[in-house]
Amino acid sequence: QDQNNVIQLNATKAGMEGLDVASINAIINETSKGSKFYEHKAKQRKEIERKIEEMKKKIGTYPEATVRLSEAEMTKYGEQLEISRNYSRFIVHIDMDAFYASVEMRDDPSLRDKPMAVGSNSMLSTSNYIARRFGVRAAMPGFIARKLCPQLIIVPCNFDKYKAVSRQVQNILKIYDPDFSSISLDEAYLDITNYVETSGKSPEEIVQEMRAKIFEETQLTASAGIASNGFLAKICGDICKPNNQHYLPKTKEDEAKFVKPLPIRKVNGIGGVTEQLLLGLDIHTCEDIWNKRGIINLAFRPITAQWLIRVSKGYQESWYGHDDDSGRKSISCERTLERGTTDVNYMLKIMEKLSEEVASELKSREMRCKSVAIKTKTVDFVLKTRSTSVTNFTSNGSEIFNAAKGLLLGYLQEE
DNA sequence: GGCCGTTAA
DNA sequence: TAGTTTAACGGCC
Repeated sequence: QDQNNVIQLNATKAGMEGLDVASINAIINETSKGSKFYEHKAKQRKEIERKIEEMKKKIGTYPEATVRLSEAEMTKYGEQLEISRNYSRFIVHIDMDAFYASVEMRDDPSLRDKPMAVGSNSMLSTSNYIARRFGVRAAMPGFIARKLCPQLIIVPCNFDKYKAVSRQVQNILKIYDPDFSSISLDEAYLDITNYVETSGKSPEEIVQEMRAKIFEETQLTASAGIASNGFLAKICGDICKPNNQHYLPKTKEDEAKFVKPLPIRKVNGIGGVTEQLLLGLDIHTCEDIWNKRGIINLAFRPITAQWLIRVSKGYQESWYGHDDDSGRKSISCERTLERGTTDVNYMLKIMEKLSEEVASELKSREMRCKSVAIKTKTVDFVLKTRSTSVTNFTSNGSEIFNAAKGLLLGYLQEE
């Protein structure tokens, strides 16, 4: 019914359960129609549809025996997973509820009973739970949000404030796991196994205490999930939000029962495109992934297929993110210029500033770079990157700018 | 090594 | 009228 709407609201976020997505999509698309952004989305959509058809066609060419063999291979992979499965850790995913919005509501009580969001007319970072009932969410432009909710109050970002609160929260987290891994200002993974052992308290008690301390210190609520791995912990926290926690017992049976009915979109790493591809194979839940493992193994590359199998079993360890810069691979900054900017000298001026910013970030971390890349976006939202290696490692702003300038001029030269 | 697409917050 | 920013990863050539 909603299929002909080019732009689709992602309503998988906490607080958006049971929304009339079709009506919301109608408003979003009505507002967007005729814009370059809409045209771009339409193109993307077509491309995904093409991909789905291509994939289905490919699958159809495989003989039955091939599918059976492929399934047997994945079955074996699944069995090996079960053998190596590790139930020894207590992993916690903790996430501040509607973080930026909650900070603003805390500091201005008049906002507390009103739909509000943090960001600008062009882009929102977060919305409070009242606004979510209107379909207003993060990553939505403010002007679209106002169509969905005319009473919406939009508060500008106070980034430094959120950073300070984040530091307060992290100081609490490190009591429980000094090596916790922060994903962003409002989200972190902890391994509390050692703390469970040394304190003699239960994981649930510990997380209660952690959240209480956060509230005491910041007047803000957090939600948390506790499970045998980060993948499950994150979903546990997500489904019980806000101001709540969920513990998933560490048994094969409990985890299977939890993971099987999950819609694929709840999986970290499955976004809009992969969701469409999987739906094209009639895969809606994590259980479907396992049941269709033979086809998945034929439709995707081995790395992706195996990842999906691990997901379907609820056994996915890794998350990336860091509390220091040890694993960092790139540093960048970017700026969107006013629509229709054509003045090359102006672009170069901006690029020089960006180069200096990157250089100063590098210096402050005592790092140097070997590769310089630029990213461009045209008025019709076409993104391109151009990159080059520099001869010597550098953290010098003008050296970086020189490389970037060459790339930009080269790009503008292309026809 | 260079570029694209996907994802996430 | 208007649609961000930063970072990582896999696929492909």
